[in-house]
Amino acid sequence: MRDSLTHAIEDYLKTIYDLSVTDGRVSTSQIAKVLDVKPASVTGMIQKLATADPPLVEYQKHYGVVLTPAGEQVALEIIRHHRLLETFLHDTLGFDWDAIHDEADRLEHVISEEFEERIAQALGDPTHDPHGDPIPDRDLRMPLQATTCLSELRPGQQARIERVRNDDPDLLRYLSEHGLRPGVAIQVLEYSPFDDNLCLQVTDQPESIVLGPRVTRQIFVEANT
Amino acid sequence: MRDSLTHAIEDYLKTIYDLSVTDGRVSTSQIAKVLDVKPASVTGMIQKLATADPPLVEYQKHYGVVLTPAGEQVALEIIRHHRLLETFLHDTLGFDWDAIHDEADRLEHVISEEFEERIAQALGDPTHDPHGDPIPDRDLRMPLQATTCLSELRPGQQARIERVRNDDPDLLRYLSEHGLRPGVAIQVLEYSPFDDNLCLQVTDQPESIVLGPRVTRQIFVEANT
DNA sequence: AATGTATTTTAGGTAAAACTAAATAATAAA
DNA sequence: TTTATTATTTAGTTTTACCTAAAATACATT
Repeated sequence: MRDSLTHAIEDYLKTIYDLSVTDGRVSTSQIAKVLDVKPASVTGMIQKLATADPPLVEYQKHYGVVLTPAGEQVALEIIRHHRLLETFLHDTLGFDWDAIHDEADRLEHVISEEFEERIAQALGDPTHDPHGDPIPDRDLRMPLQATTCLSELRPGQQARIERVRNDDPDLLRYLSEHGLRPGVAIQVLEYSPFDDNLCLQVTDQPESIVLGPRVTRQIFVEANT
Repeated sequence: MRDSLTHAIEDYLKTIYDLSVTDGRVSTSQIAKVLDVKPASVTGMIQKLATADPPLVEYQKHYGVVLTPAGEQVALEIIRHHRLLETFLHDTLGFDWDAIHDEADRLEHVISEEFEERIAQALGDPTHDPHGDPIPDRDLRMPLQATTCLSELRPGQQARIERVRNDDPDLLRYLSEHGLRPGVAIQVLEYSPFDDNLCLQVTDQPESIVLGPRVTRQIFVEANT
């Protein structure tokens, strides 16, 4: 049964999982936007997922979908594949952190459970990938994740970057060129209330950098109170 | 263009390459047997490959196909992927040698050039995979390969196993349980002319093992004259 | 020339996943 | 409440990428 799932189905489930973390019930058009297909196509796929055996989503017309336990299992399995692969590509094979997403997106659908298990062990069962995204454990439980958003910080506050929730290679390259990566300590220098820009500095580094809210809302931190 | 090739096309090209190494021009039914499809399906695919731009095979009705240089490039690229992956799975991740073929068969179609390059370097540019199959180098040139077949040896002769040209997990497990793997020194004890069985022994090991011609014809060796 | 074998053609089928266009339902505004 | 806007669904079509059965044809050999 697990093998009868197509790549497209796995991608839909993964997307629904991601969206439902923040938004609860997920709408057709949200999914359509992320997967870059027409809403009508999403409705078609959703109906397929809802009538699968076992059902992978719970679907109410006009009110979007929620994953069933079975659907969530599949989504978490794929997410575990994806994030373990990203970690492996980065830590073991030396890929840059902006190059791992696309590669993992292709590999995640074809690796066996044995492959998954062996890289997990080789990496020492990591709990987070190079972007700071949490990796579900063997039993598909999600580790706790940073909940404070960089956009909430104000001048004077210090924090450690925990997670960059974005896969755009250009943004990732830009951030790491300025030393902004998970694990790095930062402090906020200025805040512009009109555009929500933050000016910040990597602790003990001379340069400062200004980031807009579209970026700072994607970065999660552990604040030093 | 390279990306527009489907997995099926890549599998056909790989198969044609393998068959043409021993048989020159390759017939429709040979391909059908290996890929487990009907001959009619092969004709269809061959015509597609022959009319591709650039053409990937040179096709003459009723006389089978030969790869064009472009087709051979693709085949060698996939074979390089496959054999590098097998080596990586075995040497780096610790897969048993009978478990690597199926995994590599799925991965070979989706890894990037960067992935290929990085595992090649991590492995030190290997020239042969765990079965002793030659790995095309970066410029897709095939290394020399052992040419003496184990089935040609006779009692008294000694040799080193170079290659096991077979992917059946059961056979591979059977062979390695008896110590028969590439690199191992053996000597032939007996030969039965009626059934072409060979009785042989791993040098300095007590046990002996009898192998039939269907097996010994798949094993290539370097004879100690 | 006849026969058996291999190959090709034809015509058609399937499966997955996408699309368009029109209809409908839900939501927000007047 | 009526209307307008937006979102969603339905229904039917299209595309892609294969595969197959059956009939027709070509080849090789006697």
